[in-house]
Amino acid sequence: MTTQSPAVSPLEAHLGYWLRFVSNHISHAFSRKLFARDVTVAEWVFLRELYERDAVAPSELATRLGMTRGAISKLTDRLAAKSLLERTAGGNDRRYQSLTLTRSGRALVPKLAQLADENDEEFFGHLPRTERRMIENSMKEIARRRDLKTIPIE
Amino acid sequence: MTTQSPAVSPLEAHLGYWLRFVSNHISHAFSRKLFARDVTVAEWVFLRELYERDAVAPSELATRLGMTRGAISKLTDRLAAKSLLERTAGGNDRRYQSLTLTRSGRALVPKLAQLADENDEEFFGHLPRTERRMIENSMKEIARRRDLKTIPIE
DNA sequence: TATTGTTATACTCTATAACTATA
DNA sequence: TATAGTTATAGAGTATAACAATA
Repeated sequence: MTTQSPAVSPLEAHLGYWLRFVSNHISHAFSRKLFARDVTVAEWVFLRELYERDAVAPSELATRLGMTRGAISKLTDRLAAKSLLERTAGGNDRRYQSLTLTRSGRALVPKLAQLADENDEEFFGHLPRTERRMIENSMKEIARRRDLKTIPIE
Repeated sequence: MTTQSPAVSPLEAHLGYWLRFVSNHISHAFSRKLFARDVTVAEWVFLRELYERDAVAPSELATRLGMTRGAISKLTDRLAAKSLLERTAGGNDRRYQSLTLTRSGRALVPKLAQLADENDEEFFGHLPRTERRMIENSMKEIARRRDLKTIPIE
């Protein structure tokens, strides 16, 4: 040993380490799949949200996704440049915009969702259903206890 | 409903979603704790690795942490500027450097490790030991099956 | 020629804050 | 004055690639 050191818990002693380890690999694998469709993970979450509830104002999306309005603005630029969504002037209050998926944007989401399904299956498909459900319930319980709200992007 | 759409699996249908959701919150909580010590998560992993095996070459660290040599170089700059580590000219092969923790760097690591312990306890402390071990084993099994190697930073 | 470490560039995300148009 | 959206700036990551020094 080169230096005398007090005992310190190793990185691998933490459950958070293992969660992050696996979670990051899953996200990267997913982002590689999305790359073939020229979409980032943040863009996927954005598109999926618009698919669910169309004609949303940027500020509402910012709240829902836990991002700043500036970040939403930049994401909107990129997605509009790819012709996946459109900005529309709002209704009565002319400060508000309305974000809507284009036809091609709407057509893309189910394909991306399938990539998400495949990715999940790749990593968890071998686990027994009960074990998967147990892990999912543990995560939901942590989210509930700590009152976690915003959707994770990274 | 504003638009007719084919059924698409929601984000929350994926176990990967919940893992990322919780994992990102855990990391952010940890990074807020580290912030009080003026250290980022990437710097923590870096310091923890040097604590374990001192006098490592940057290129070896890059391999071990799954980062590029450029990224290691930048991190080394920052940590050296904080006087937490030192670059030393190598031995026979003068291309190699040797990275070593300073006295203050070595003194800091146990304090950061305690923050990591506290963070893990905050999020998982309420779970029964058997459940914690089960999740940890599931994650390790996924890492083993998929041959995952690099340490996660984000 | 190959390798080590540095540097430059570009990209995606983060955050804060200034700015405009509108209410 | 407050709010919606844009823009600018800075920082922490990622990646690729060029480069000097050394082997």
